[in-house]
Amino acid sequence: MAGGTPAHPGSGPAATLPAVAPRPTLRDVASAAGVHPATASRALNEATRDLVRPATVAKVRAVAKSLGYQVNPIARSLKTSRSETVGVLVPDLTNPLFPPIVRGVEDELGGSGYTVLTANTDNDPARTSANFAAMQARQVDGFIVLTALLEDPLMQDAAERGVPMVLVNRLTERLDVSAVAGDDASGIARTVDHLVELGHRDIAHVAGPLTVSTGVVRERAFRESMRRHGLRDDRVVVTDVYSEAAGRTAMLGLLDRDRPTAVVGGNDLLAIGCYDALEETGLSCPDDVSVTGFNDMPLMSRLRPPLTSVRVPQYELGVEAARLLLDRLSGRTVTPRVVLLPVTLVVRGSTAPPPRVGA
Amino acid sequence: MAGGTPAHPGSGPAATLPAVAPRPTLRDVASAAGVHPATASRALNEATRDLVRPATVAKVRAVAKSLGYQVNPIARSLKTSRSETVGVLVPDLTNPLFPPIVRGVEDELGGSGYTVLTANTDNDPARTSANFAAMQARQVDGFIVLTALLEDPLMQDAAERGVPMVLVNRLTERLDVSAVAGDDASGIARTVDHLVELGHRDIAHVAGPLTVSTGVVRERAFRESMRRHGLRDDRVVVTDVYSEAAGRTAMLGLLDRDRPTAVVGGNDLLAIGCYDALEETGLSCPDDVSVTGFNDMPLMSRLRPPLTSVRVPQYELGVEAARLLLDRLSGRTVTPRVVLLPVTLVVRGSTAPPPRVGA
DNA sequence: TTGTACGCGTTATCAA
DNA sequence: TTGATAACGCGTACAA
Repeated sequence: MAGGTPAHPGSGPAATLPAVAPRPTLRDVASAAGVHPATASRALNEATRDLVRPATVAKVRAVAKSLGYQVNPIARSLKTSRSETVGVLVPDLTNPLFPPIVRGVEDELGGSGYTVLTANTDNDPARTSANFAAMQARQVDGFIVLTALLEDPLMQDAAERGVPMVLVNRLTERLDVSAVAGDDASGIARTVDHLVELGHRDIAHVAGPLTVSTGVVRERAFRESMRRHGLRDDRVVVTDVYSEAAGRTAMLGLLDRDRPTAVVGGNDLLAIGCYDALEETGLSCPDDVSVTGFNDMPLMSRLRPPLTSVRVPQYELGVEAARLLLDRLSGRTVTPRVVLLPVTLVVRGSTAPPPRVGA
Repeated sequence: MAGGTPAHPGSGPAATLPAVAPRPTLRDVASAAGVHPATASRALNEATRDLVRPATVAKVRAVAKSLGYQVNPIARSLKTSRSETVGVLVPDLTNPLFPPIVRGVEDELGGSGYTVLTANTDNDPARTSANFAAMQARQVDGFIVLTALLEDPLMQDAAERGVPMVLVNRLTERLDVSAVAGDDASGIARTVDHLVELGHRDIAHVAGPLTVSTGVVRERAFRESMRRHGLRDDRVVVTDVYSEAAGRTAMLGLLDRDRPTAVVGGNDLLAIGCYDALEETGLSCPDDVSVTGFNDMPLMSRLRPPLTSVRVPQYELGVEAARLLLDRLSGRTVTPRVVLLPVTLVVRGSTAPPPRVGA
């Protein structure tokens, strides 16, 4: 309705568009079916239809169908203070890591009639709070949180108040909420095993930020795996952000001192940064240094050399998160659960036996 | 609220959680400020605040802030029959092409207080219709459509009825709606120019599906560009889907007959498929055949060889689409506009002069 | 400039 | 089994 405030339908000049037929309301259905609106409501609602005589149900539903009636979710939400809507907080949709997860969430929730609200937080506290609040205002029934920042007071508070919430890829001991993540520790362990089997002894780790749980978990797993093999566990460089630039810088630092024969990247981007550093230094991967990644993003098999990485079932992560939330929303489950999905090491061309000593 | 229906606040046993403080309503603010709810409403609303004495406005706003009042968008929507919500229909969030666009849309709309509903259609008619209907039911104020299928009867109908709608990357002559896209024709023209400058004369095109506008536009632009250079314009293979597999198959077909010295891919995935075909056939890119892509997806610079491709300003596409929609929603603009954003050819290692004849 | 009164479309509660 | 009534929280003609 561009501009203008038509006083009454049809009162304008004939030039106006063929007056958009206003959607029929519950009352329209009710009167057309010769019943009270309340009865129509009950007949139309799955949960209450057995309060109504089957014949009436049939009639109401028939009329509703013929009129093309659809409930107005807004009005319903106002009354029920639920919205059949779920908020998804994602740091940045542009990061290839997240779309599959979000897609999984949408597919699973959509199947149950839920609609998904997405917002990008950039891991920025202000944006996180603002989006979270906006979603709460819209009466979302629950949250799926991919965002790293668990410190957000609003979220903390909401979690404690029992707002349904599932964390993805972000574990936390402090919050008593459900979470789903890939089994990062095992992914790192397998990576280290693989490198050791190839003959590597001097293995370093370019770790992600220790402010997020993936960074912490993977770093800890690296150290443990190395110790398990009786190897030095202290060759770790911690970055402050998962990015190619950070990976490059970290790798250059490693190459400066006595260089390792293999590097376990905290994720694929860091690994790509390692590629850059090696290329700049005139070293070859995997001939001089083996490199591994984590997540196995799209196109990792197309890099030169193809990147050995840990494949995380991202789509399934999203699906599983949605399931946990649905369980919670339906009241079936109340106690938080933590689900770890298995990961697999995908071996490609970036890992090879270490160069022969003195060669 | 797990179970339980507290009759009155505080009536339950002390065991219940510290009674979630119910969000303050307009009435709470009003009574705390000593004014009538209607006055509070006017004071809080930008559009009506000048109907209220400045002092009163100040008081109300102060009280609202101190109480942490936020309007209930649901109640407002019920009254205004707008939802401050926009639906985004995207084929598949998992396709690297789309996240930047969606991100742009969200950033721009979010800045104006709109919330974004996303749904994946997989370019499937049924899913498209279903999602479109669901969003309409939720009273979205408008749509941003990245989906290829323009034949959807619901969408056609909605467009004709004047439902605010902006198409991204999908042009159409049949529908009178706003659209924004990259200037594909010029992108292809520049690509062909580049190849001709390198010395290529025998250039083929692996075209995307002609059921979507990008496929059509790029194919047409290819032919025109070739004719402009006085070259054969009929070396075109049309694929039925934008995928690596389709690109590979198409390329194998081209190599079967007398092979071209350069191939213009309909998009990056098709180009990658061409890489595959060349590798299988023992040919080298760019030594034997040059290859180009379209879109310049992330990591294209990391392929071997790095892919020459046309960079499309995807994020800006999303931003611009959101702007068009906002203009429409605010009633500022009523006539549909079509915006073409400039694209740039990014030359990388996959294009080189053609092999010397008889070499 | 502010207050009154009503309705947006639905569902919950009570009464019949 | 159904009907009547109120209420969710807000915006807005209209009256004061």
